[in-house]
Amino acid sequence: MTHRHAFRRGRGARGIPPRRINRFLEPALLLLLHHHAAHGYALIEGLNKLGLEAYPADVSTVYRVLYDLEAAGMVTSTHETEQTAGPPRRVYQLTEEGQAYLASWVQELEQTDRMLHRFLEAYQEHVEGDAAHTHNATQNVIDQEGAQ
Amino acid sequence: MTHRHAFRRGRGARGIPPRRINRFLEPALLLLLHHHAAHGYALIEGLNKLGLEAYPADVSTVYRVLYDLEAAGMVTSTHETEQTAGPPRRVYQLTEEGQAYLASWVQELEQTDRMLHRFLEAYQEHVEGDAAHTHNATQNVIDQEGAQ
DNA sequence: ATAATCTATTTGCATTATACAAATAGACCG
DNA sequence: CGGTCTATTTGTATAATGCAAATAGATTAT
Repeated sequence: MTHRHAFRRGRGARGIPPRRINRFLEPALLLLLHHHAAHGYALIEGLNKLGLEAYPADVSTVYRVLYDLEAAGMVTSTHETEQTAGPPRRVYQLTEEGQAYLASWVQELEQTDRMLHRFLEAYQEHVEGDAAHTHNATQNVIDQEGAQ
Repeated sequence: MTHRHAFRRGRGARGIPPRRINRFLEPALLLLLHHHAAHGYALIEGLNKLGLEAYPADVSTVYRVLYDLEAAGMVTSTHETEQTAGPPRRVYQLTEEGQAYLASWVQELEQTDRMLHRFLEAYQEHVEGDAAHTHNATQNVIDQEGAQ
């Protein structure tokens, strides 16, 4: 069997609310870096201020995304020279290419947003706009007919 | 190295626009089944009518999601008795539990929607609302200061 | 001095989500 | 009988991502 285990809560890409958009951390970090350069630890806190409190970010994921963004030339990094209360910070800086990439992300997310709205509207029209029918005794019959 | 290959286009959960919400196919199929019972092949076409044309569904994914939903008791299935122009169809029917599950999905998606809006608004305010600063020569200095 | 603690980054690993491809299968048509 | 259409199923590769722990420097308390 090649099936996923339905509704299982293990590790990995799990479905904890709110439902995530794939790789959303990427544009979120890029936007924060558009404000100003920053190191990973600060970015993790910055995510909350972006209004993503309900979207707790995993540290390892953040650092890996930053690593990948750098490998792709979307950001550059330098080790901070001044003393810190810990190991040297790696400060990330958005590149021109990264800005363009963020813009393309936004365009795609606007599409995602429209799609989400169509779905939610369809739900409200069909389900909430017709609350009675949910427990209507004839529903099963209608459904059978609908199956063509 | 445990790093992803950035921006690679192989198989798997890839980033093709519009950016997907994790497991979005699940609520989409549940909503279609709320309209009326249907078999997999018809549901694939139904997704387009839901306004998800830009969200082409992979057949195997659809069937696997249906299988998992049944295993979880969210839908039931029966083999269609009447003759078809192919192998017997498996017709899926939404259960009461499935309806409740769809409702919980919608609540989570509304959260996702709010989060997406906060992000898009933040982008517009910061980036589009201040187009000049993108190519401002002093930007790098400001960024450095911002890195605390 | 050294153990605990904080800040900060990195690495290992397990698991889910999902796309591409092909196999399977019944019915019908030429 | 081979091709084609409808329809479902299975194999497989890989990306995305969370949990946990290792690493490490600096500061503070014992």
